[in-house]
Amino acid sequence: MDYNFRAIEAKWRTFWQENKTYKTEIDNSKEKFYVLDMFPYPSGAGLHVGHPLGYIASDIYARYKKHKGFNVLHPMGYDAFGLPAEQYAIQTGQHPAITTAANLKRYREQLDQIGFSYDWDREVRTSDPNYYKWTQWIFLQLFHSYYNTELDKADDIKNLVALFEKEGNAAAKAHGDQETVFTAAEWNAMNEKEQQAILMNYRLTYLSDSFVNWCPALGTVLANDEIKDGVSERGGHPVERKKMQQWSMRITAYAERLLTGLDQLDWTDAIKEIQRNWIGKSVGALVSFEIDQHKEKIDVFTTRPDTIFGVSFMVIAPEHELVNHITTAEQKKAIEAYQVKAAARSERERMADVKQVSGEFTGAYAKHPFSGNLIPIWIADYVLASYGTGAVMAVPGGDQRDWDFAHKFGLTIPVIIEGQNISEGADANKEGIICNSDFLNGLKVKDAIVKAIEAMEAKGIGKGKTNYRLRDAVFSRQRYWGEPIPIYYKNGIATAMDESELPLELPEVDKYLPTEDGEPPLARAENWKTAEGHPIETNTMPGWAGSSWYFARYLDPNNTGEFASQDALNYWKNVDLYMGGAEHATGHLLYARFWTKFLNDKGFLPFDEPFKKMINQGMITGNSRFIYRILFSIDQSGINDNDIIKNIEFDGKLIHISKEYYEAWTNSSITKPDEKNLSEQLKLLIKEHEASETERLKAIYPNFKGKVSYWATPSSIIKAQIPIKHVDGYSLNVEALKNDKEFSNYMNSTFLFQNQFICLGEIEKMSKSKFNVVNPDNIIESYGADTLRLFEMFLGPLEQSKPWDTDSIEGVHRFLRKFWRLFHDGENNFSVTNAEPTKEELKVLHKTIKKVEDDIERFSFNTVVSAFMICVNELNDLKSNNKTILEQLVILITPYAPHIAEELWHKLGNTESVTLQAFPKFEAKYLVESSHKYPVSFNGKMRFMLEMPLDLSKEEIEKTVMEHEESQKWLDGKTPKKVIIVPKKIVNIVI
RNA sequence: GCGGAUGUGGUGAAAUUGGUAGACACGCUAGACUUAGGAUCUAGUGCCGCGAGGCUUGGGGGUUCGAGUCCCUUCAUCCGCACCA
Repeated sequence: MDYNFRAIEAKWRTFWQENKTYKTEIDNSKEKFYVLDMFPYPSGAGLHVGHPLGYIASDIYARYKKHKGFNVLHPMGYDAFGLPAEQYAIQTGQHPAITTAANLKRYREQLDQIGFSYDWDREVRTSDPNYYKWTQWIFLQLFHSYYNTELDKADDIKNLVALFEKEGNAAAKAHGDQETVFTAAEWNAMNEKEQQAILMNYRLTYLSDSFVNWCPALGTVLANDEIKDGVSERGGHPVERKKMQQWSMRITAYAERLLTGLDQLDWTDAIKEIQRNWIGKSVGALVSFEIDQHKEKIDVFTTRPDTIFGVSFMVIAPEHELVNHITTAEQKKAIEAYQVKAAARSERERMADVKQVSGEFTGAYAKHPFSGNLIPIWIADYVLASYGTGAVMAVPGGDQRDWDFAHKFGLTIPVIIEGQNISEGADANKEGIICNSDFLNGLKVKDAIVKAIEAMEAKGIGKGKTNYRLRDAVFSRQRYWGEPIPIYYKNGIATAMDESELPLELPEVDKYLPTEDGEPPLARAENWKTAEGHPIETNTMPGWAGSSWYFARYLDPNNTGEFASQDALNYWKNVDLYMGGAEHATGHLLYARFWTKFLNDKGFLPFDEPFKKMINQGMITGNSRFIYRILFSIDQSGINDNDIIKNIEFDGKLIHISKEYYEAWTNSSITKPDEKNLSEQLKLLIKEHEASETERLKAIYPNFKGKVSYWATPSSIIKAQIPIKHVDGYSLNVEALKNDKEFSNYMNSTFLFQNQFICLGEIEKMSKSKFNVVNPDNIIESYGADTLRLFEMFLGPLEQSKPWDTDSIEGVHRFLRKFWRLFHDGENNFSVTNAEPTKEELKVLHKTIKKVEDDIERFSFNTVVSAFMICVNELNDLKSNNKTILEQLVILITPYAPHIAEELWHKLGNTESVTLQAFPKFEAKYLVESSHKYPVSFNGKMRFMLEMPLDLSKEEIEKTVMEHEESQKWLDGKTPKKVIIVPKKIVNIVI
């Protein structure tokens, strides 16, 4: 073999490792550059081809910056705590630490194969006690802090306590949930428990009640995406909205700074926009409504206080704390039924489903703050308890959801904007003139908002307020595999551990499940108490805790005295280029910004944004394969007992049909199997199945009088996802699937097909659960890491998502071999010439230097690969093997294909690593042209090319063009109306 | 529902500031070399048309000498939505 990539890549990987080529130290003589990848969660499936996309791009950039003379920090580590390892532990009993260690080992092997320039001496793992010691330490800092709204930064909670002792909380400038006011005397009279409860309303991490998706059967809280159709994805158990005491992070204190800080960041507008929407700043008013015959009030936030006279009813969330209190006896039953129904629906469903309007009247009335009219109070699930105050003043004239609601329940829809037509729907127009609104009549919306707020403030019933959609982040997890929270309970009071007790290490437990009483797994740990015998917090931290500050740990990863030294922090500072997926827009990227701002407030970090520039690599989508499964139904006419239907489970005799059968079926209007077009074989199969299932049911349920039958339409055929590994193209290897132990339900399945079983193909997210993951290992085995690196970049623009398709990988591999052959003769002997490079050779080289440099700078990695290909093709055409040219070219290609570059660099007679060489200097003088080939257009359509010297004046160009015989042909005797000449660009003649 | 993207040949794509649409590859067709080819090389390849030529960047409209690029409108697909990380 001419280009022996296996030998070359193995050789240089060892060389780099032994020589610590990628080791990085502080070097004050050089400018720093910090390139960071979002670190991976090491899943059991290993690295798939989507991961390296971003890693390769950032590695190219890091290597490029190093060639450009920067001191580049480029570390890697692992987000090693997480749910999948815990799930696996629950299923197998294996400790998540063991699973995680095994996964890490595999990730490392895979990463090493690709030839990244990581400084592995800086690796971090969030599950390592030496690491999470500092995650816990940050938690304690947050616990000991509150947000001082006067200084507009975090401050020591002791300062707040001192203030309370002196003057109470009336004048306290602090962000918090404390609603009642107390004097210094009252504060000082409180016992410790009462004082601590009040401080919880100010601490930046605090205990409070939050709503969660509680699954009683699993004894745990579920994420939205673990819930499908209102039941748990695992096991199908019911899930309810439940209030639980949880740790939260007071990120809302930072809402405004998180919002304005975005302006300084070099991120895509899309991500910034997502964060702005997430923070959701809206300016409006908080209005209090009195409740008739009750002393409580309902607060609502509105962005349109000008519409106050358009309010004809109120809607509060079914979970609102006042619902049970104000509901009248007559309405009690209906309200309770509705609450149960609403609790069973996920927030997502409630938000998405606007077509089905539902709600229930509480029987209570609120008093309109200006008119005093009684307005009915309803509950409805389109109002979410967790958003705003959990209550809205309904203005059906101006809000479509309110309009739908009023329309359905026959509530009045007042007109409050002149000329408004609201017979068919609400009118949210903000341009009109207010009417039917007492003192607001005749005003424009903008002015009415101001006046309404003034009136509310004067009357003491409301005030102007800025609201944020952002909610405090729930921080407790009822899980095992996460950081323990360094809190213990002294007589029921949550108390911070001392820093000297960190790390609080994760204890051993007998099982990774919640206890029988529904307590988190840590409650199973023996002696989970402090030395004094106080119980320790049993919740753990969420996955995002460790990843909210890891970028800082890389700067000084082995420091035991502090999370990073000031020297390291001041030299490396924040991340200059952050590479990762856009899917973290509202999670990790917001939390990391929040912690950074906090640590900056406290003087621990010398910067207040973690990631200066960010590039979001697009997803590599996978190829999924599906087969069609026929669903059988039961003819219900013969059944009296509903329970039978619920309890019936069909046995393993699934029927699967290939694509052509499916299409034969759906393309006809046939709904019964006994009609034409369906093969006799399928008809027979279905009949047989009907009969055997009917017999089986009769045997199990003696009073079953019906039969299993096929009344089905094509919609009762479902798509079943099958692993791509058993499919060649679209043709399924039926035997392999049947024999796959992971898919035992296919063992007795019937497959109906002609010649070969054709599957349906779809492009979707590459994920283990979709069985469509492709690992990079076999690509590297067949083509080498350099080919993989070039190929992943060649696929298309980095930021766009694209399907994984290896068809064109040959072309990239062929390019590397062509590149190799530039340095070798026909017998694969190394052969270059020391002659002076020719003008043409220099032109090719410098054209390429410019293109490569410009494109890497603008993160257009795919076009660089094309530029290399063009360069090699052109040198090939010139039969060039000039050493001077090739030496420069080798450096140029090093960031993309470091192994082959290192090999050729050494063959050229060099001994130092190519990765340490200076980037070739572009010199414009080699590209100077004396003439330009002008495209000549008539009426904007290009007709012919004409080469003309660059020093011609516009007049001379026009003259030359008009005299040309092609021009005469297209002019066809007419006189041009206009001639447009753009020097060095185009000529356009308008006829 | 809200929010964010993306639509260009048979395929992945290029066109950086409004200036030659389809670079570079894959695939395909024909040929050369070869015992052989899933190696290598040469030529061709957006669509329609014998040709002159016409058409072409999801659809429709607009601005402009000139639009893939700017504006309006519409359709389709993908992604995220607070406990997956």
